Amino acid sequence: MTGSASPLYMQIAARLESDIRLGILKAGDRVASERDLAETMGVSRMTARQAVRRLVDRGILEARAGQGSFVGASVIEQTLRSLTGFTEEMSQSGRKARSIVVSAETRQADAQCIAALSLPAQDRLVHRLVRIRLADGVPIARETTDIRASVTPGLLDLANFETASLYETLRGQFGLLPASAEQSLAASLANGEAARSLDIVDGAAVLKLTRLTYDSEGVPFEYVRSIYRGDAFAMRVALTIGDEKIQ
Amino acid sequence: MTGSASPLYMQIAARLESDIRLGILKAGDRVASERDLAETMGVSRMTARQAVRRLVDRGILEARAGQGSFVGASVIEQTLRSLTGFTEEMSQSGRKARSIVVSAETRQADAQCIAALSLPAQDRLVHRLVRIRLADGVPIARETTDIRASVTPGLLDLANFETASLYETLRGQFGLLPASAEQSLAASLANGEAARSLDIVDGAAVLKLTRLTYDSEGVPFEYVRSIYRGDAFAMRVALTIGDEKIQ
DNA sequence: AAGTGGTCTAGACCACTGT
DNA sequence: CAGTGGTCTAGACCACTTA
Repeated sequence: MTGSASPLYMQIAARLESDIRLGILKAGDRVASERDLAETMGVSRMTARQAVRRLVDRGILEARAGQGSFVGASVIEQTLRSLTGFTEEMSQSGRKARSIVVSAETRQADAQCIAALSLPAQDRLVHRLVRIRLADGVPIARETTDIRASVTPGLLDLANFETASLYETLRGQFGLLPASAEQSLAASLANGEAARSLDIVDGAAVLKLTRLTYDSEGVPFEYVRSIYRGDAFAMRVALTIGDEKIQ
Repeated sequence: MTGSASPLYMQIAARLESDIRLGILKAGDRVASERDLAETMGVSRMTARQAVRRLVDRGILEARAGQGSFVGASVIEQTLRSLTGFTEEMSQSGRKARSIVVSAETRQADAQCIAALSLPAQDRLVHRLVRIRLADGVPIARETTDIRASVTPGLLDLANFETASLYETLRGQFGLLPASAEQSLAASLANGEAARSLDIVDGAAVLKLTRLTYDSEGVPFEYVRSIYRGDAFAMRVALTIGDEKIQ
């Protein structure tokens, strides 16, 4: 195949996902059956099935026994907004974004990051950027961003991330675009370090956000862990159902 | 095997899950390897693996290559990809949803609700349902739901919302479908009443969720305010770019 | 009847982790 | 080194849907 290191089923999933994103496959369309997929890609059915399952798990496809697998109709719309970074988000809502870089280093990924990004043993260097995020001068969040170093060589020297947008830099310098993401939110209490960084008392309410960002081929390249001040931040999500034949 | 109708891998997953719930396996413990599991249960490794994978997908187990699979810290993850209610969400992740109805009454909407639903002066009656939400018997959230009474006459007498799904009832009895929603999440601290309802200490972390639900014609019909236990609940959001040309 | 996804088998090789 | 999860094969039977 492409000589790439990624497993066959991921390559197949990426290909399907790309077809969907390019509009070759549209919402509601049936994709090739697992058996067809296996034959045309030259793999066993189980491998083709694993590719399909990956997309079903992510809500991109919908499998119906006896019928086939279809491009999901009821996917969240919106979110170009949420798929932008903090800088873009703030400027859209008329606030001035600024960051204080706490640290910027290239290092070995920690266990959580390895698991999230599915990093193979020979590719575990990440650029870690720890920033305090400010909106109009008020600290809002403490954000730890890990980005695969192998796909973004020299990233940390390319811009001053006190003011520059990370996503802007990734796009401009590496052609790297966030295509999809999975985000997880949970409430928690500020511990010592986070509390100091955000200028809040110990035990104050904070929002913990974890985000895994995928490129256009479905490969995760960024893992973000953030702590937002509970009193200064609310996350808004807009949900839309594309097709309403849900029974 | 037992002659049961459910697939083998589900039976095995249920057994593992039961061991965790009974405390035989605790957070951080290693579970039997896939090969051991296959042998002791008399199935192939792929089947045992599928059982483990099911639990990994649900966040109950955590797999570490080269080491084994471990019991994870149990946090309920709600997926925001579909516009479903609590009952559907829980049953999809294999948990038993139940509710305790704290109150069910038809009343004048409060100011916040009037603003959210854009209620005109002559149409301000709402059905208010206050429920404690339980997953597998554990209280997870306290939810206050206001629904426009004018479009759902007699709603509160149509079903027992201790067990019935509200959305199911709206769909079946009134043909009312949630077509889109706006949801807002913020971190906060439990106050007296919420803390008692959820069986947590005062000052514990909670997730405040506000949701405005629209019907297929874009008219808001439901306003929900919820308080989720921060230690037992995480919200997951899948983000995708809608229609973007990625070069 | 033909095709589909769902399940299942009995093997295999790999890269990785511990000792 | 032996053990682990991750991947992959080449088959198989089932229940289901559509025609």
